[in-house]
Amino acid sequence: MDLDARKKTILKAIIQTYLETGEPVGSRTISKYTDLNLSSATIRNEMSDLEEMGYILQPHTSAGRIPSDKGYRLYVDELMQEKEQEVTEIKELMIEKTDRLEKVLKQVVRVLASNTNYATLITGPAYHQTKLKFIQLSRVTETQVLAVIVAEGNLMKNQFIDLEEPIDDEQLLKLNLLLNTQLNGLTLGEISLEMIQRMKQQAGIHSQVISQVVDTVAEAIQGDEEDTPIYTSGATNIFKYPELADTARASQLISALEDKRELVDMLKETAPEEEDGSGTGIQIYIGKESPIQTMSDCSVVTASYDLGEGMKGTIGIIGPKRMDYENVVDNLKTLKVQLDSIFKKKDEPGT
Amino acid sequence: MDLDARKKTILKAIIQTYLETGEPVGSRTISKYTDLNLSSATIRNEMSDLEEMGYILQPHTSAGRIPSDKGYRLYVDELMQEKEQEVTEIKELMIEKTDRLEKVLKQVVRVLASNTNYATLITGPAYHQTKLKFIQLSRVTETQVLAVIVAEGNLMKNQFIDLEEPIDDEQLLKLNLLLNTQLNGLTLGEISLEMIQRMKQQAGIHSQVISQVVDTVAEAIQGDEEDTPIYTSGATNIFKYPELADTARASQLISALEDKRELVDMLKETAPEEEDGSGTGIQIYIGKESPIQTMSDCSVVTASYDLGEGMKGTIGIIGPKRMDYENVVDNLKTLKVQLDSIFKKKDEPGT
DNA sequence: ATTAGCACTCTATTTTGTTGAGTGCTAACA
DNA sequence: TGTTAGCACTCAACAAAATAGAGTGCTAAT
Repeated sequence: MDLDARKKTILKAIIQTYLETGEPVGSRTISKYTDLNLSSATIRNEMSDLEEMGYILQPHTSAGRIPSDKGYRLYVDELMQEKEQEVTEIKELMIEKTDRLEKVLKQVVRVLASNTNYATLITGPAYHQTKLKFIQLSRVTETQVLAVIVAEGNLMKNQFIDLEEPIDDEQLLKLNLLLNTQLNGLTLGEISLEMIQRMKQQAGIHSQVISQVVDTVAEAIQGDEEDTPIYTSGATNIFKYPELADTARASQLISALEDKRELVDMLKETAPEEEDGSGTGIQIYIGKESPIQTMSDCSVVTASYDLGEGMKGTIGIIGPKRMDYENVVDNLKTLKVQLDSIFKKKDEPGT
Repeated sequence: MDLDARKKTILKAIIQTYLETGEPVGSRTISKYTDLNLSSATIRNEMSDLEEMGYILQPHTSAGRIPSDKGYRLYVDELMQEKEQEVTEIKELMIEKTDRLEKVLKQVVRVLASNTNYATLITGPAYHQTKLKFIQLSRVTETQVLAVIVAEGNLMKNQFIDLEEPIDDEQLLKLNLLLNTQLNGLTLGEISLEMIQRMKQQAGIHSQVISQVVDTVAEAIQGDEEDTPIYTSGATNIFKYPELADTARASQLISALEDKRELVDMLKETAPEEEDGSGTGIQIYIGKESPIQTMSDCSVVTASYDLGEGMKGTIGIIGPKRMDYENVVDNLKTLKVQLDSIFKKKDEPGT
């Protein structure tokens, strides 16, 4: 038995109907829905075949059919035709003239959540892939120094350093110079202990204080791999889909979104160079395919965006398996384009 | 009819039992529970009286009684005796050697949520009450300057400034000096437009660039009243209490916690100088007393903590009306003490 | 190959019955 | 006069039974 054109049409109709209603769909419905002009009986036969092939299944003997994971898979891979990009004026508006990456990301995640009605999350670029742009030490009090570390894309980190003995302005100046000349342009990942060691020696003539400062700065730079920032929004959209809304499941999902830790892994896994047919790093995980166990009743769509210079972040959208894939993919695509353009512009104003 | 000692004892017993079980409590239960040695019949009579007085109510004709809001009120005001402070070693451990306020707050809110099993939130101090400690402008590129603004309590704000024309080092130095001498020690609220105006004039001789910088810094300082940072944790604890866990209610509550905006108002309302009998700014809102409508099925306990110098933040705990008030109040109290001591230490290392 | 018709299945909903915790009231008791 | 035992009554919660209707699979006719 093979999957001929008619079977595909019917499968597509089943899935689309199910996406809308969330209810098992029966033969009669399809017979009206399609332009094939077939009676419900014929449809029944075909559905019976489709079920045998594993694309759909019956929740119980005398209910309609719902798509299986395999069915969804086929749908997103072959059946789903992409809508042409809608005009998305709103997004343009929301994103402009925000200065700091953080704010842009928060904005984006919010827009996505409200556009799609699914739970949404976004990560900033991983710090250790980011190039260091500039370090500034300033004295706050006699024994306290503030280190501001700025990296590509206007990422920024602050760190107070409590000194054991005071440091004078001259030393501070020298240190600033040293740090900047030595580290500028390197990615945070490239800054090794060895390098720090060398710097300490170069500066070491002066005093222990300097060594302490260098240490702290090094720590600030390196100790950051852990906390890739993640922003989430629309967690409560989950309640809009009855199949996810029972307390047990919802509780799990929401707490996963709340504490964010696990999510990092999921988003990291998004194959960064995945350039499939459609030419965009958009990845769809259906049901059990999802890397996180708690989400095996959901589908997860991820996309990576590019800030240039190897800085990449990831966007994830979490919804029921009967997610409106077309809409989501569409949204992600246009967003990607916009993000890319925003940051291209930002990074090279004149170039 | 008056509320004699025995009625109080019974009421207290009813409430305490209800706090534990969450089920309506019947006369028989109480007759065993108390040391009064009364039969269930007598208790019934008393309960009948209590109901008439409005302290308890029956969900339906032949169920046990549950406390009314009025009953809870009496309980927290009079009946509840406070446990002596438990040792809270964990907290000590968790809070030490975190440097930045932000991190401390995140930690605190997490600890509280896991200690109490309720949803928890905390605000940092309102910016405009905070004293400015130090401003530092540094050049990043030819036309981009980074302003770092540090306030009391190591609160910190960064702001990039894109200039229309380059600025030279000398100007930058002057500007730094000017900003610091003029603004140092003022609260962010005190920095008025007028003051900015004056500064612009003083500097205005030099160039428009300076004016632009001053403007941006001013904006950064002032435009911040809105985003008092709020951290939340344990939102999903809500699911632990059946009376809140039905999808509709839970969805409302969680989305309130998620977008945080409304919460600010609630916490602001916490009477800041409220020094009631117990001598601590702890406030309990039961049911409809809560300032936020969506929380009329909950109780909310708020406390304000003090960082000295007029900087205050607020902590809120949200749970079911049958919240374990004693435990919550206890937790908040010890936490207050600890927070206070941390920041006292931080602010005046030698004094 | 398609379709109409029909018997069958199974969930969801409604209806009815049953149980048990809890009450209010009365009458007896100390 | 306050307390208690006893009893009839109420009502939510649960379980069992009845009903409805959506959908299927199969067969026979087209």
